[in-house]
Amino acid sequence: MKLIVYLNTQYHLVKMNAYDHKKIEKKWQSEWAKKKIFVAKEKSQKKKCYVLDMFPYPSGEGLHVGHPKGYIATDIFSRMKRMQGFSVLHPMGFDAFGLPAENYAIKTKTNPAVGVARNVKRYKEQLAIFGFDYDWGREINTTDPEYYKWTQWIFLQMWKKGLAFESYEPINWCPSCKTGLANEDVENDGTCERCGTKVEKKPMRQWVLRITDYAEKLLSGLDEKDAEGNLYVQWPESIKELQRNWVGKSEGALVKFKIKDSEDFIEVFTTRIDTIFSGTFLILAPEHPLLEKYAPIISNKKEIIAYQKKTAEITEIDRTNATREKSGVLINGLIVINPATGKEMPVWIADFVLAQYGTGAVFADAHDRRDFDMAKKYNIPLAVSIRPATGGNVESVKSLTECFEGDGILFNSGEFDGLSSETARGKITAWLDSKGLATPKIQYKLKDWVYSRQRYWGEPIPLIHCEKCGVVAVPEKELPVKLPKVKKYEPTGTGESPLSAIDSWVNVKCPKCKGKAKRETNTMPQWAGSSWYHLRYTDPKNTKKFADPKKEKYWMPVDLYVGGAEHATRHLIYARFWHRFLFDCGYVGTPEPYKKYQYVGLIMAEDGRKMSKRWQNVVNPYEIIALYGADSMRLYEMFMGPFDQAISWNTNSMIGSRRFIERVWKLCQTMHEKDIHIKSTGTVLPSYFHRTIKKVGEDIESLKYNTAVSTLMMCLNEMESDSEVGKKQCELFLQILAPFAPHVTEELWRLFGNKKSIHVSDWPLFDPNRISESRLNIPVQINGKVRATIIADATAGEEKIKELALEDPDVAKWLVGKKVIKVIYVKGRLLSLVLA
RNA sequence: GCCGGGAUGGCGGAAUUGGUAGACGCACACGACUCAAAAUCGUGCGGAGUAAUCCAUGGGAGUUCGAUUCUCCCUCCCGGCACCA
Repeated sequence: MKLIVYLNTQYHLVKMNAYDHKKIEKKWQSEWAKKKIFVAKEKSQKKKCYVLDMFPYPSGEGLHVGHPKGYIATDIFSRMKRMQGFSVLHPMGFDAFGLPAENYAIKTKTNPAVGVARNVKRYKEQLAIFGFDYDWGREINTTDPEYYKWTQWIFLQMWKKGLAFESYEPINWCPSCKTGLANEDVENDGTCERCGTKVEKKPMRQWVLRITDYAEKLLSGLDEKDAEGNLYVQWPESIKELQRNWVGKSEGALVKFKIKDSEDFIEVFTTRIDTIFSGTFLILAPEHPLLEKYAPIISNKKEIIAYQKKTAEITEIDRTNATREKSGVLINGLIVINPATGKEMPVWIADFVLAQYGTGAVFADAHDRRDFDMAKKYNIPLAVSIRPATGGNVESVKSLTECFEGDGILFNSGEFDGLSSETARGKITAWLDSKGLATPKIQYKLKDWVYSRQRYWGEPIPLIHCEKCGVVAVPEKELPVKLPKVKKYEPTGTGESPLSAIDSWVNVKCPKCKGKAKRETNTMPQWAGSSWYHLRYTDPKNTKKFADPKKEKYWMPVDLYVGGAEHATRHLIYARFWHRFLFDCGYVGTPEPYKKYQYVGLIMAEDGRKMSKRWQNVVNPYEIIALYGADSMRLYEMFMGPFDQAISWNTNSMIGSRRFIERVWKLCQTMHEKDIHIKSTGTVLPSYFHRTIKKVGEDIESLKYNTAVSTLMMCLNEMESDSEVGKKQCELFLQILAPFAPHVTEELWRLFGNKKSIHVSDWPLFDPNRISESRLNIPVQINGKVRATIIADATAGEEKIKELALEDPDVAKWLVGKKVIKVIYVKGRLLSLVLA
């Protein structure tokens, strides 16, 4: 309310030169487009800078004030780089395959492409209002056949290298979406990420990408350096840590437990082979394949099948819930031999053992909480072989009243008694290895990527199933395999894609033998298109090649990548995987795609919750821009707080950045009208100006936009009371403000008579020798408390400062009757006196 | 439970990485201008005290001449992972 009154009064006072953001912003946006100043060019002699935003999904709902935050940040960064003489690539596009568009199509019975086109158009109109410096000539859309031709092509390269395989294992199945989901698409509570329905397990033929083959490279790539010793991946350490945890490397051993009266072994992966002497039983995942193989000798099959059924009904998340009580079933008839002790061990199944991790089998002992609890519940014999190295209650460990899980000292372990857990692991592995019963093994948490979706709105998987030849690739010259028009977009519910209902599309000739064959009807997940889009921007119009190597080499890697923290694992892992693969094949010149990555802190609503229709707390950016202008909006979002931190929106605070812009406007108008140039000082700039240029440049470089803006505000405060300020200083100020507030600075820049855009002008330089003041303010501490401040010449040394301090009356009064026993001088910063 | 990030005035935040705590902005108060209001400009603005001064960066200890910053313990908040063998 207050704000509307404020702005209305402004318009009552409209003068010839009043600041009219609406007029100015529109004018310069069309002028920049006309002059093509943001078009990216490959210029061999220039330094390059590739700035990338995570491209949006063009949803039907409008933008809220939080969405543009990241875009503003990259816009500021790329504008500064352009002014600093870099050849800048700052593109934008749309990630438009996926469920929302498909669900909308089902509801409206229209082709999803129609809705996508409309949303893209609207999205672009909305982005335009902010004045972003995108090179729209490179716009991409993942649903464009010219784009997904290459998504399919990359998939084929992977398939040819054996990285894509069919799997019939049970997959996550959403009964509502009627489609399979990757583990990563299932929420923590076992529900579908999209619709919230409880996810079930259902066996289904799927295409899976062998991302686990790249586990080691995804891990080591985080610390890999180029020839000059620079890290390929210069991300925040916390994000790297997230990726390391996602890959989840653990080193251990594969141990063989011989099955009694059989030649077979059960293989177990363990990281705690030091506990093997206390292994008294074995636990298999209920889905373990050996159960079927040994069915004839198992006497309690019914019980086992019942347990298997029960297990299938609960999600993996529930199975791995620490608070659930342990349960299991003894397999009657199956006995294995402990390779270390030679003793017989019964075999159980339990749902907390997962088939997908390790070998789907564990050996159990008293040194694991889960095993311990299960043994106590079913009265399974336990043994101990590790005691705490120091402290701890050894007796309660030995008497099995306490479960000791840590590393310690071995006992009851034959020749390994007395060794520490760590040493013992290597020695025991070697000992069993020599008997052919164990091998060192590295295991990863990372799971292979379930890649197919039984959906319409995705890239068709370019494979053909031939009765004679098996799976055959669609020849490259026939790509793209275009999505055919269908009548119904609904999932079939049988697990097959709607594409399977189109006989004319499905039935083809085998490319190899020309016999009868059928197309693969699964489509790719939404992650596919976003796993390589950074490459497409380097050469978006090339229909003949995946990318022009010259252009690709020129722009890659991405110098700055900005997007949501929620993508820190999935998207960034997938994109790194694809890029690594393409690098290994020689299609790209860089091992890692994104050099710098910074995540955006969410903008929350004023009530502290996430902005959502549901809470009715969404702030519409276009209402804000209509009132305050895009420049004020941009400035405010950057000034709010640290860029990577979540922060609540506060419309009241918007007024500050609007006032700031108006004061810049007023100052420049005054200089212009009165034609004030630099006075006596000529071209010499005051030191605060040098400091501002330095600080703003450094802050933009490291995305510390909040302090960059406050530095600009301080500079303006100084300028307003500085009689030496003229047009020249105003121009320099406009230049360093230009990335933040591109429209108003352009208007004033031209007002001063400049013919070319401020955004292609040269970024101002500062003089390092003029950064510091000629006079120093030195605080004087006495016993750690500041008691006085002395003013000294900048050239004054320690002796001079000390002398001045002792003369100072505020200091002197504390010295009465005391002795100075220690003097600490921090150069140019502080003097500390310690009194006895 | 584990890992990571936090906690600073009425509010958002700053602090050169161990050196004047509260920059910059919002809000608020007073003053100028105005018939009046808004806008604008100026002044003030952590708490206590007339003042000297004292207290104060979630709480408690420690290291140091000096701690928002480092160490240890505790409380709370936010993210991520979670029976991973």
